[in-house]
Formats: sequence, C-alpha cells, structure tokens
Amino acid sequence: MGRKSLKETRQREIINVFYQVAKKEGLENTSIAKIAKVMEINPSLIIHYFQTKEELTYALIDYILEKYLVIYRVRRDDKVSLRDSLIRVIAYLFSKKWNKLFDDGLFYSCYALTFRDKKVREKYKNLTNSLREKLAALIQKCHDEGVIEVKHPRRTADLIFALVDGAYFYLSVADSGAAFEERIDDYKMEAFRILGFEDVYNLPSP
Amino acid sequence: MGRKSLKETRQREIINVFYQVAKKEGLENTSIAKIAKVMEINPSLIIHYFQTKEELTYALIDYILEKYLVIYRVRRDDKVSLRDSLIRVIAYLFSKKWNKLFDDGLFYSCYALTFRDKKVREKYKNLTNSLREKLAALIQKCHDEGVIEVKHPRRTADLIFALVDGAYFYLSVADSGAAFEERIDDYKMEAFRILGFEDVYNLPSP
Amino acid sequence: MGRKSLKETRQREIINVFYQVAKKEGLENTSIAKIAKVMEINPSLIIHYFQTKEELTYALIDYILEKYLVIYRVRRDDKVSLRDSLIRVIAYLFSKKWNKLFDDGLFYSCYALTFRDKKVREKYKNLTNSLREKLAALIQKCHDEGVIEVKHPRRTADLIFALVDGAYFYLSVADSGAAFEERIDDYKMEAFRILGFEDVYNLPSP
Amino acid sequence: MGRKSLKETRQREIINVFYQVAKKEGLENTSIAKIAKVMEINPSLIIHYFQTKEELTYALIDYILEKYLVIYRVRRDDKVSLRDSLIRVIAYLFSKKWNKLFDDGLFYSCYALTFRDKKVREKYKNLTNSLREKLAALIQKCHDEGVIEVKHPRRTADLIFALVDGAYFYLSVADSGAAFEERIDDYKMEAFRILGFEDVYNLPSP
DNA sequence: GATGAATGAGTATTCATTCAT
DNA sequence: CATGAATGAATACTCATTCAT
Repeated sequence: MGRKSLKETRQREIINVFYQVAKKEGLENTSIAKIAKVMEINPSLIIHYFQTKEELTYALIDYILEKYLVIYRVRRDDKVSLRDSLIRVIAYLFSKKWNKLFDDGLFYSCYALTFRDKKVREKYKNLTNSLREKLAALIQKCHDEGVIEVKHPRRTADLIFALVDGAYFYLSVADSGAAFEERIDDYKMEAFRILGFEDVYNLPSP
Repeated sequence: MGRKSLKETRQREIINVFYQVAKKEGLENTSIAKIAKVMEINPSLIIHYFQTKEELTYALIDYILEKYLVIYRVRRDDKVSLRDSLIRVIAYLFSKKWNKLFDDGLFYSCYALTFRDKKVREKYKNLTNSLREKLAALIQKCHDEGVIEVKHPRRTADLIFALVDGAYFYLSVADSGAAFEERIDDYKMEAFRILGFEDVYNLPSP
Repeated sequence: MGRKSLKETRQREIINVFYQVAKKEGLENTSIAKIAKVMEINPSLIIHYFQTKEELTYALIDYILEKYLVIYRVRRDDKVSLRDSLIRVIAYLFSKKWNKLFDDGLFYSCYALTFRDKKVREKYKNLTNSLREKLAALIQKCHDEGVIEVKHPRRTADLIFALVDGAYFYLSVADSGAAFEERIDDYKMEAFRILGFEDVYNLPSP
Repeated sequence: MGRKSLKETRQREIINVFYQVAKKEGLENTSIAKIAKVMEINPSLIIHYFQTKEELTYALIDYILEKYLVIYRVRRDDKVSLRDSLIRVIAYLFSKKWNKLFDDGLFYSCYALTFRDKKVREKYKNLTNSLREKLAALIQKCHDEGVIEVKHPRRTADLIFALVDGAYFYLSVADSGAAFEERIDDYKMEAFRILGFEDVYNLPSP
C-alpha cells in the first residue's frame, strides 16, 4: 500500500550534499536551491523530506556530531593493554585523523548557532559531554587498575579536551600543513604529562 | 591636528551598530538594510562608507580583534611585582571579564570565516600570535628574573592559551551562569601548575 | 439500495473540511495540502476524488448553495395559516438563523468568483432565482386567497430579497453582535410594509 | 539633497495596474510579480514602495473606496432645487454609472477580506457609513424645507442603500446588459416610494 | 554627505498536480 | 483505496549594489 519509502536514504543523500556544499561555500551561503541543483533534483523535494531549512540544519548537525563518537567505537581490542588503549585514544585526539573527521569551518559555523539556538546547544552539549565522560571512564578504569594515578578523572578529561579544542582552534588559523603536525605534538605531550605519562616517547600511531 | 573626520566617526558608528545587530540576530542574518534601519539612515550610506559588504565585515573583525589586545595595555604598574603581574594576566585570561570582551556567538561566526577567507585568517592569525607572543615575553622576563623556571616560554604560552580557548569553547555550551565561574577555575589552576606556581591559593582578582 | 459508496461519503468529508478551513483562513488561503493535513490524509487522495482544485471549489459552492434552499423545506404545516406561513418566511429571512446558514466571508469570496467563472455564476443565478421564485409563488398564493393584495409577486419578492441581501451586506461590516439583531428589524418591517402588513407587531419567532 | 521623490506618483501607478490586473484575473491571482511584469519594472520596486503585499492591498482598497465618495462631491449646483438634487442622487445610485464606478468582482473580493481583516473592515465600515450619513443629511434637509416628509432620515437612507446593494448583488448574477438597466428601475421606483415620491415619472438622467 | 530610485539575483516555502506502487 | 515520490511554477520578500540627484 503506497509507494516504497525512500525517506531515509534520500535524507542521507541530501544531508551529504548539504555537507559538501557547505564545506565549500560556507554554511550561510548554502541554500536549499544550491543543494538541489547539485543533486539535480527539485528544491521542493528537499522541503518534502525536511519541511523547513531549520530541520535540515538540525539534521546536518546530527550528522556532524555522530561522526565524533566514532572514536570510542573502535577500541575494545583484547590484545591491547589498558595502558595502550588510553595512549591510543590520546594519540588519536591529537592526530590529523581526528582533526579531519569533520570540516573545521563548518564545525565552527554550526557551533556558532549554539548561541542562538537552544536545540543546537543541546546537541553540542550532549556531544561534548559524552566525549568527556567516556574519556573520564577510561581514565578511571586505568586508575582503578593501577595503570596511572589520577585524583579527578572527569576533571582530567576536561583538561585534556581543553587542550584538544584549544590546540585545534589555534592551529587551524596559525599553521597549515606540515607545521601543524609538528606543533600538535606539544599539546599531546602536555596531555600525557597531565596523565602522569612522563616518559612516553615512541607512541603507537593511531 | 583638527577634529576627526566625519568619515571615521561615521564608520565607527556603523560598525558599532553592526556589532549590536549581529550579536542579537547572528552574523549571517545581519544585512546592510537592517543596520541602516536601526541607525535610521539610508542603506546606500553604509555602502558609501564601506564600498562592499565584505569591507564592512573586515571592519567588524578588526573591531573585535582590537578589543582583545586590551589585556596588555593595562599592565605596566611599577608597584606591582613581576610575579604578581603574571598572576594577574593569567587570572584575567580565565575570568568572566575576559570572556565578556566580545560576544562569543559572533566571535565564532567570524572565526568560521577564517576557513574560507584569507584576509580574515590573517587577521585572526595576527591576533592569536600576538596574544601568545606577549604572554611568552612576560614569561621569559619572569624566567630571566628568577620568578619562575620555564624552558620554552612560547610553548608554555601556547599551552596556556590552548587551555583558555578550550575552556571557553566547552564551557560556553556546557554551563551557563554560576557553574561557569566555578569550573573555569580548574583550568586556571592547571595554567598555574604549568607555570610552576604550585601553591597559588588566594589569587589577586584581576 | 445498499450502502452509500465510499466515494460519496469521502467527498462529503473533504468538502466539509474544506469549508471549515476556508471559513477560518479564507478561501484563497485554503489549499489542498491544508485540507489534507487537517484530515490526516494524503493530498493526492483529494485530487483522486476531485481531479482538480477547480472541481473541488465547484463542489464547495454546491455545498453552500444547497444549504440555502432549506428554508422552503421546513414549511408545509397544515395547522399554520397561509398568512402565518408568509410571515414566518419573512421573519426567517431577516433572522440571525438565516444569516448563520453559511459563513459570510466565505459566501462573498465564492460570490466574487461569479464574475470570472461562468459555472459559478450559473450556480449562484440558479440559487438566487429559485429563492425568489419560491417566495413569489408563496406571495401569489397569498394574493389568490385574499390574504394580501400584491400586483407583481415576483417583483415584490425581488424587492424583499434586495432588502435581505442589502441588509446583511451592510450589517456585516457595520455592526456586530447585539446591534445587529436590533437593526435588522428595520429592514424586516419595511419588507412587511411592502407586502401590505401594516400592523404586524408581535411576530412569531421563526 | 537626495533624489526627487516619485513616491506618490509611482504608488498611484502601481495601484492602478494592480486594479487592472486584479480586475482581469481576480484579486487572489494577482501577485506582485504580475503587476511588476505589466509595468515592466522589477518586483522589488513594488516592495520598495509598499513594504508588504498587505500594505499594497490596503492601498488598493483605499483607492476603491475613495471612488465611491465622488457621488457627493459633484452636487452643490445652486440652480438645482433641493428636490431635484435628491432625485438626482437617487437616480445616480441606481444607474449604470454608479455600478460601473468599480469592478464588482473586485469589490466583493475586497469586501470578503472584511471578515478576516480588521483594518479592511474599518475601511468598509467608514465608507458605507459615510455614504449613508450623507444621504441621511440630504433627506433631513429636504424634510426640513418641506420637500418631503420623512420620520427617520437615517433609517430611510439605510433602506435605500439596502435596496441599492441588494439590487446590484442580485442583478450582477442574474442579468447582464440590457435586462440589467430595465430591472434596476424597479428598485429605484421602490426607493422613490420610500421617500414619498409617488409620482416621479420622467426622472432626470444623472 | 546623504537620499531615494531602481535592479537583478536570490531566499525559503507553497502550490496543484502526476505518477509509481 | 491510499501513500509517497517527484516536479515545475509560483509566492512574497530580502539582499547587495548602482546610480541620479
């Protein structure tokens, strides 16, 4: 009864193109018409699937934020020690790969919406909190098993993420290409110091 | 030297209103027409003073960035010891007052332009670098005079600013009001630790 | 005879909702999509039943006009004298009840179509004429049986309906609520005078 | 200082074209774009002069309603007796010329707005009232000078206008062309009877 | 220095409708 | 019988900008 629903796949497609266009031209310069043009469909079809531009933007933001939670999905490798697990996560956070998860310009544009849109704020809040909580949990575990000694796991996680965010914020503007990788290491080292890894030299690459 | 040209004061006025409107409605929703309406002048007059919207935006960004350099303008008080001077600066960086220098939403919106606009990137780069350099210079001085012991002043300054930027980035979404002030202290403490002030308890308020 | 086809009942339902929505939002603001939304059905289904929007509008107009013929359906009560019958009809025409038969705004919107749409004009023409003819017939009968003395029954019916239409036209804008009922009486009295009822005081309420 | 204002003349022009287009295609089918196309100007210019479609519609309604007050502007001819003055006005009200003052379809479309738009209602209310008041004043004067004998001038004026409005309402739908002129006379005669002119035969044509 | 006229491209959204399932 | 996909044209309105005065 009724035609086969393409809703989910179509919505994915649209969001994908939205992301691509916004990456290139900026969030504020990306209109429904432009997305439609790239997709070679009619603008009203996009409205058909998302009702309003607002809805579309929320969907984009969900799409962004989902990507970031990936980091904790990979772990759980029995052969890897807890210690190495933590080291890997930290190394990942300060790696090009993590930075490339999502286009920075777009990320900050969406982030800026946070200050005027409650729903967006809630979404970002959830992401940032769950990222920190999960790191805190890992730190706690390491502490419990004697791998490291940390008094306030959540606070420590917060500090590390501050370094991550602060580093990317600055380096995005300050350096491009080669210099970036070099300088990010300073921040990573500080993160290890905060955790009490004074002597981590040759880190396993993520 | 005669009085300031009408042009300059007019331009200031316009940028000021631009800032106010953008703060309320968002950068991308602020048009020349809206600014003109608030000022009760003709939109063409704004074009007359800035030629293009782009120029106007650059002017807004300069206006923002100028504000931040204020921090180093206040210092230079002979009665204050070097040590206290440094403590004050750090305390200032992690204070409500610093955070309130400029509207965050607008700040990040402008920052996002960085990724698509070379000129904007250059401006931000200059600001962030000069903020870090000045802090590095202060740290160096403190080191030279034996107040603290720091191996890489610039690297240390970078770390501290990463904490500043990372902290604000997170706290803007995570907490509002009271909680903010409480949690920012964790980051400040870490900054002091990085500088080697293990025992700073009662900090002079900035 | 079996039960009514689903088609007919569905069509009725749709027209009913059309009427409700148009009453609230205006004829020109009522779209197929809005009707469908209220009914929680698919817009295409409405098209399925009516083919085009035009057809749907014609159906709405039929629906309106049918209502008005009700007035003559009630009569035929053997115990009521001819004279009282006529008085009742007149009283009904100038009553709140008659006025409430159909939403005025919508009625005039549809009426306005008359000037551009031949079919609509024909429909309204049929309604107005049959209303007048039936009143004329009643007047004739009254005349024939000596109840009143009227030279040109149809012309008299026309005059009375002019008073009805003219009164509602004016009073709809001029007065709301209480004043309405009061002022409509002036017109009713004039109608009675036209018919030669000089002394009708306590009219039977319709 | 500044460019010469074309505002009033341009606005007139726009309203004029609005009227023409709406007359042909119906009020609800007349868009800003269509008006602009006919005028060979840019749609945004219309917005420049009227801000919103709503404003534009109000202006159209004012334009319509103004026309109707013309009737009383012509009079005041010293050589014409009061009696003839009144006869002329009545004859005018029931003449083709009065009917042609404004396109009927459009008039009723605008009138229909009355039921959903307070401002429009107020406008129509003012028009209908001032038309009636002015006729009432003339009737009063005629009464005072013994030309006619009328108890309730305003009520009488109301009845006459009910006949006018009711007549046009019906005849617009019922008859076109020749028959119209013939049948309108019945209503006119009734108006004269209401005023007590039993014997007006050869009326001066308006 | 300032206004208002005018443009043309662009915005999100709505509309009636067709067609496949 | 009913749904959802898809279209294409239309809507009011906003925008940055140019130009005449």
